[in-house]
Amino acid sequence: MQDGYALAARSEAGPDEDKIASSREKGLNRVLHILEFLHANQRAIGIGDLAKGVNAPRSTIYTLVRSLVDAGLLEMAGDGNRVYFGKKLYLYGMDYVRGNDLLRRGRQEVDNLSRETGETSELCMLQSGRYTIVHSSPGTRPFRISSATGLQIPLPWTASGRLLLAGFERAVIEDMVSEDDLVLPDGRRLLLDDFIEDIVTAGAAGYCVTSGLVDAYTKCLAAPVFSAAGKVEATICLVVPIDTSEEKTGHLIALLRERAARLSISG
Amino acid sequence: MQDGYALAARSEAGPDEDKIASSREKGLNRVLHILEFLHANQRAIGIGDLAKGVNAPRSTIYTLVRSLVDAGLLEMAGDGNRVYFGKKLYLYGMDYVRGNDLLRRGRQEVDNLSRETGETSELCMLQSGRYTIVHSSPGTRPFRISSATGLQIPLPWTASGRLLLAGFERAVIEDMVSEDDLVLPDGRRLLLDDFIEDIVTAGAAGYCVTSGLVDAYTKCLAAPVFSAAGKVEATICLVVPIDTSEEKTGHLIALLRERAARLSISG
DNA sequence: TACATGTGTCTTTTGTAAGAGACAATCCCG
DNA sequence: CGGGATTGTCTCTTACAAAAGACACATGTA
Repeated sequence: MQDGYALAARSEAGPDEDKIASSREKGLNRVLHILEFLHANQRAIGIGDLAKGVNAPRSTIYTLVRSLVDAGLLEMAGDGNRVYFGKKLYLYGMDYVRGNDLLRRGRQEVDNLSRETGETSELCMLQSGRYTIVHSSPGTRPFRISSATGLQIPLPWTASGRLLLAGFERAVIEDMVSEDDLVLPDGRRLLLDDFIEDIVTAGAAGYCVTSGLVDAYTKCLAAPVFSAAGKVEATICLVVPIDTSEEKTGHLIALLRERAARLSISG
Repeated sequence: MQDGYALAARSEAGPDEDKIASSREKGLNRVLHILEFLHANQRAIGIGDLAKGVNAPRSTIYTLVRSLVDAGLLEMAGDGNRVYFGKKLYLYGMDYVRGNDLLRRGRQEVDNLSRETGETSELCMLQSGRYTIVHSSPGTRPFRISSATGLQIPLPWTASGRLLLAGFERAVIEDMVSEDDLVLPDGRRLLLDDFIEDIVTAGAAGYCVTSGLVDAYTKCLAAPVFSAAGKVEATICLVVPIDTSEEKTGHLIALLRERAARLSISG
């Protein structure tokens, strides 16, 4: 709660579609909600609060949490009656990284980029229909943009979002993007048609730049990483001050595109 | 299956205690088994094989896998009908790292150690009563010992195992260590009493060295990391050639202990 | 002292999820 | 080709997990 994770609140809606976790929910779904809730809050939560947070009976959450703690997916946090993610989840996550060439190489490339350019660099992917920062490397500027790996942001707010949706049917895009997503943080409202046009041009150009969308001080440069099948599987992007010169921006875009292309060459 | 992950087979027994996943199992338990099974096999598995692997009805596994894939905990692997860990698990894993000072700093320290010494270095913890390599950094030797993060090895096979069990009741230790665990890879058999004596001396000394236990060519040096409460929460260890000189070994142990002590100072 | 709020563990009840099995559609190998 | 194995989807039944709710025990606070 300390430092403004306001965006995280966006990812509140649980799995599936149904917002209200009604009565007599399947145990597994409860668990999925619990995990999502912990992820959204980014800190250990008391079991009572957890029950409230996922809107489930206390007794149920007690039994489920016990199972999860026994299994190591959750751990009791320091003071005793709070839970948070456990070692097992970390291990499974590492398994995922190991089995996923793109992620492994992408993380490295992003780290390199931020070291070389000094700017914040991110690896982004679609995660069940939402834009997700999969890995980010802070850069060297004094006020670093919060490096919230796993943060989910509405697709229309970002340059990467435009690239990730390239090649999708209009209907699919409409489905992924809610009305709320089209409202920018500063209150401005995008038109769906404009957004879809952006997507088409971004896809054709092979890169995308957005200025002052998420906040007024930054520009976002992004380049697509393609899968073997030719689909956009991820993007790498740089977050730079909005007043970065045309020339430098052009240079960075070229760099970004080169690195993205290298990532696209599947191992 | 390609490169000898023979040890991984050790971690076969699922959660709880019961080896045989009998009929009418709780859905959540099935899921826990699925995750464990994937972790043990370290590769994408077909749904049919998965059902066989966790000894569950096909129809059940189909529905569970669908839920898990929808939730992003699992992903369909390349060719279409195999599943493996998904991005969500990676994100949760990163949340764990972020929320866990010891792990975050420990990983760094281990990376430093292996860079400085050129030897394989590992961060180890108890994970639901089993010894687990939480992070490892390969070192620069020609034949690198497999850097299998998440690998679980019987406690008696390792130096770290002796340190991690320091301070536990005899009964607890007996409970954690199965008969099989006392049989070394080369067929030799440890006596439980000898092992417990090792634990006591290791705990008193503040470090532990084992020679030729897991394999005939390596020595394992380990030092304990303490929690604020004074319990051994983790170990860092170095894997060096068994013929490393007394002098160098002593030097490395001193280094290891210093770093471990530094990690013990809670942030 | 009474009164509210939170926690952890029970027992009982009942709605439903896990399981058995049947099905068509592929796949694969002799 | 042809038959045995595998895959993905369906339906129906009942065993059992999720929920309700009562309990005992802490807290804090008027």
